[in-house]
Formats: sequence, C-alpha cells, structure tokens
Amino acid sequence: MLDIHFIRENAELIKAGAAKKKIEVDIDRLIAVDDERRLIRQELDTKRAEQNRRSNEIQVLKDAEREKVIEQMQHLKAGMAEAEERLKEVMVEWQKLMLTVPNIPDMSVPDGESDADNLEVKRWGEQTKFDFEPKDHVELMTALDMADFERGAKVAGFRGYFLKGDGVLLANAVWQLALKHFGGKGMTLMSVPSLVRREAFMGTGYLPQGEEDLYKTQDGEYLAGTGEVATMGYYMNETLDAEKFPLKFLSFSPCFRREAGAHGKDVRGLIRVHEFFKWEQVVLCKAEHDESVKMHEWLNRNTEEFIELLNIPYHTVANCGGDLGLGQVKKYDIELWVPAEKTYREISSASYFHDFQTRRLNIRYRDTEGNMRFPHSLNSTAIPTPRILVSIIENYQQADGTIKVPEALVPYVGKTVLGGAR
RNA sequence: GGAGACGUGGCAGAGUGGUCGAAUGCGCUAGUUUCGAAAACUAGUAUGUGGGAAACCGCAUCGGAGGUUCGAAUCCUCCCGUCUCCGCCA
Repeated sequence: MLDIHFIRENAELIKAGAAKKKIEVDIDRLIAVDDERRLIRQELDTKRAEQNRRSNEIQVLKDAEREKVIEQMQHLKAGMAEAEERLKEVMVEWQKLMLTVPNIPDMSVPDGESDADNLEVKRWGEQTKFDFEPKDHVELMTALDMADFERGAKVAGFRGYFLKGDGVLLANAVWQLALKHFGGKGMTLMSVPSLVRREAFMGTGYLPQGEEDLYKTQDGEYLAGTGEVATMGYYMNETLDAEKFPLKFLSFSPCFRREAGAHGKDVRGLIRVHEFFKWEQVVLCKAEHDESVKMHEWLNRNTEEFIELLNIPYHTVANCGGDLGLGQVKKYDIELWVPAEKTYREISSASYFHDFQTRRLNIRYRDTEGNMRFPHSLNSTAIPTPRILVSIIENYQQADGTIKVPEALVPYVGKTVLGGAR
C-alpha cells in the first residue's frame, strides 16, 4: 500500500509505474473517492465536536433544560448516523482501490511484458557439456530410486512426488550447507508457520488479488507459498527499535502453491510442485532507498555465492516491469542451467518493496528525528528444495547414470557419488 | 471439545456511565544541582488524522468489529488473543 498523500501528489508517476508493470489501476477514481472521504470526515468531525461540547453541558444542566438539550442532541445524532453511513460506503471502495495501487518500479527495471523480456545482468560458469546424451532429472532420479513420481501422483495427485533414499540425503545436505552459508551472515534463524491467517497475506501483498493461488483451510487460514508471509507477519502491528536495523532473518518453511493457471506448464518432475521446502531471506531496514538497494544486492549476492559453492552454471536477470508483483520495486531472479531443457530455470527471486509491505502490515519504527516511519522490507529465496535438485542432478550426471556429489555437499551427503558403486 | 478468568500508554498498574487520552510508579528526554556522575528536584514524554507559518486547536483511538446511550475504557453482542481447570491427542 502506498501513502494516500503520496498518491495524490504523484498520480502521474503512479500511473506510469502501473503501465510499466502492466497492472490496471484507476487512480483518478481513487482520488475522487478520497475527495469524498475527506469531505465526509470533515463534516463528521464538526458534528462530533458539537456533540462532545453539548454532552459536557448536559452534565451540569437540570430537569426541563436538560431534557430539551437531550432532545436536540437526538436530531444531531440522526444527522451523524447518516454521514457515518455515507462514510462507510465510501471507505469500502476506498480500501478496495487502495489495495490495487501498485508500488512504483525502479528506473533501472527493464521494460517488458513477461519473463521472456527479463534482462540478463550476469552470467556465471560454462553451460555444462557432456560427451554423452544427458538425461533429465526425472529419469535419473527414478533410475537411482531417489524419487518416485508415479506413486507421488497416486498418493498426492498431480505434481505429487516422493523423495527417497539418496534424494532425501541430497535435499538434506542442501539444507545443511544453506544453514552454514547463509547462517554465517548474521541472519536470525527461524522456522516459521506455513498455516497463516489472512492478515499477513494482505500485508505482504499476496491477498486480496491472489486468492486463487492459495490453498485455504476450512478454518479460514491459508497455506503460505513462502516463508516470507509468516516472517513479515512476525512484527505486524509493532513498533521496532531502529537501533537493531537491519533485521535479517533466514526462515525455513514448507511452501504450498496451487499453481492455478499453470496446468500445462512443467508437468513433469521437480520444477513445479504443489509442496516444497524453502529457506528464505527476509530483511527489514531503515526507510531509505539506498539502504534498500544495498540490502537487495546483498541478498541476491548471498544466493549467487551459494550457487557458486555448488558450482552450477547460472545467470541473473533483472525482471522486467510486466514480471513484477504489485508491491515490488525491483526484482532479480537467479536461474540455473538445466541441461535437459537446455535453458536456465529460476531458482531464486530477490525483491525489495520500500515501505509497501510494512505500511500494510503496520510495522513501524522511530527515526532519529523522532518521527514514526515504516521500515523498508526485502526478501529473497535462499534455497528451495527439491527444485534445486533438478540442476544439481542434471549438471552432475555421469555417463553411467550416477550423480557426482558437488564438493561442497560431500561432507553432508557422506559420499562422493549417488547411485552405482560407493 | 467443556468450564472459568482476563486483555488499559515503552513497562507495571488504577479507573466499572460524564470534566478520562486516561491516576500513580518505573522507564525515557531536557533542565537545576555537581569538578563529573549518582541521588534529589522541576518540566516534558502515545498514535493517527484535519486545520494552521507556528503556537495551538478539532476529531478518532483503552485487543478488533458492531450495538445501547445526549455521553462508553466502563454496559451488551460477536470475533481475536492470553491464562487456569477438565477432557482428548502427541
């Protein structure tokens, strides 16, 4: 959510930003509704002032005089009720419109419609070459009994999967290494809820517009698609101590995604699944653009470093306007080389939001001048499993169908090769 | 799942229909005092919003939403949360 004052003063800027993001929003209507809101508020304030004044008079009045004033007050009250009713209606539309106003993308965000228009800003490593015909991870993992997709679908339905044996070992090794790598950067480790109430989804910007992408329980909670939701909700409605900024978290959680509207996409394997696990980096910092930019680069670099530890070829893209979410100012995706598809696939997403989320979540702090401010928030994937396994397994496959264990993972896997002779 | 108690400012804690945005204490900030500090004393110390150059003034907020009343922190309803006991489960 943006500040209504800011919206009023920068209507054209916001319209241009929305256009860049390919998001439809009616700013003119919002301003008209806000005009109305202000008028009714002023009218009500005046009436309430009179009510307060006269209520105080009533205390000291006696008998007939008192009865007379009380009767007059009843008329005033009727007028107020009418104005309150109008305000209520206006506020319903006002709230609804406010939630649709997107954050303004950064100048450096490339123009474009979809992920196809994202701009490569970095490329690391050589695309893996094989002197044999490389297999895809489904074939490799199934052959080595590291995963079972058929029974996954039988038990869990479409996109269901079981990890087994060395598959579990490898996933666990990735978590261990992630804990060591990211945990060594001063982040507070957290294990966060996935079953989360509506407020935190509204606050982070996943609701109200993303209802169809979320699983919902019969008790009204939703299953989070990322640990970001609970981690950001952690400080909801609180005033933070700026001395401790930047607050840095490394959150682990199961993640659930309905993938509504993606039915034809990535129907095989571990690229797109309904449930997975993710380590997520979350940052709250001072409300300064430069600070956000600095933290954004840091978060993204942390993940790049991790991929470099695994020695997997990747590139980093700056997401184009059309590929940005409602609240995002700028986003980098890190994409890993997937040999079977001969393309890079997204593994990580690092975004910053300025105060878009904290304003919705009502997370504040007091700056050095003593003013209440909404801090800036950022988040970035640290590492998701099992998707990361796709790139590890396909890039590290050997001619005999076994998988070489990336050096950095060997201590955690406990062997150097998966499958075949040990 | 059953029964009960409770939710007030940064914290503790008063307040059960009127002058209460809220006593008191602690904390915090500034000043006096001091060579300096402590102590003591004095003053200040919530947030949002509208108006105003400012001083300041209006309105709203006592877990959240609604209701009763001329008037609600206080009464009523629902929701959320915390605690205690019982039951159930791990």
